[in-house]
Amino acid sequence: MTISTRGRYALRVMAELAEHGNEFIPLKSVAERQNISQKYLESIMTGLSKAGLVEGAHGKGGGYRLCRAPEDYKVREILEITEGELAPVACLKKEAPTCEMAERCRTLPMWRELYKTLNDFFDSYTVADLVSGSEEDKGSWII
Amino acid sequence: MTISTRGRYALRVMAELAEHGNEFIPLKSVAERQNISQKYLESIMTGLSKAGLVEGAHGKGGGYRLCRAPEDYKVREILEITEGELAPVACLKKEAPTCEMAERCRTLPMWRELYKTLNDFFDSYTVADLVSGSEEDKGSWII
DNA sequence: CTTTTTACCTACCAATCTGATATGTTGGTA
DNA sequence: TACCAACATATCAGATTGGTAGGTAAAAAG
Repeated sequence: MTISTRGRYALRVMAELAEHGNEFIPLKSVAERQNISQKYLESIMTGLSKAGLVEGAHGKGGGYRLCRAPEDYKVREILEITEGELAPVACLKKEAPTCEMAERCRTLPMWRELYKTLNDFFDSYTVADLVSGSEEDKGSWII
Repeated sequence: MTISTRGRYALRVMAELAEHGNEFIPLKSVAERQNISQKYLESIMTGLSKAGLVEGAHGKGGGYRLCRAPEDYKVREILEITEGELAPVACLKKEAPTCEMAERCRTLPMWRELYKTLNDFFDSYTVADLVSGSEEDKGSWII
């Protein structure tokens, strides 16, 4: 029942790109700041680039930047690209063979409800929320 | 982001035990009805037995039965025994080393919120709900 | 045109988890 | 004594996780 590092790192990079506006940010600097393997990050960002969430630029002054405004990226979209479907049980995945016990399964209704809860949760967060959320936290002890 | 078969099977067995009241039910019959490997079920039920959720009886007429009323088993309790902690990210687990980036982590607040959402969700379901839920479903198409 | 910088591509790998199977032993019932 | 069923322990194939290694392609700077 865990989100792997792929999805977690992807969100952290997206948040960092959001903070830098329109600039291209090289992964080298992100990897150093966040203490993540650069090569591993590359494999994650390639997926986001192919999906059209970020734009990559080669050469000096290159790197990655967002294609949309931070508030237009739902966390769910990013996680689905990096982690695959967020179905909490195997039998709810699209590629799963239809279970012949589905109609008399005592737990399936609960799993469906959980799936909905998860999707709603991740739809309610955007990349902009990630950035501003932690900014608020920074100052929250000052009253 | 999935619950494994261990937790799912455990819930289905608990629901079946609940339906049979005070009787001891042998795993052989459960395994046949639910089309699950009996030996695999044994390893799952041993954990629940050690944790005091079910009572096992040897010999003919033996099997497993619940120790409490079905409405006194929260789904969360059963899942935590079979699956371990339900923390959605590794860094929220108790045994995890405290992350030195925690204070400036842009995503941690969201994960904490998700953890709470999951715990609330699984606290809101009991074994009694699993049983009665599917009973309702059975009749729901008759109006 | 060469060097540097960066994304992008392909292959591999060790460790761990998943979902079992196999082979018993212990304890209780008929 | 025969049988049944929980309980115990070892093993295992396949997938997933979290990377590493070693390159190619494109763009900018000199």
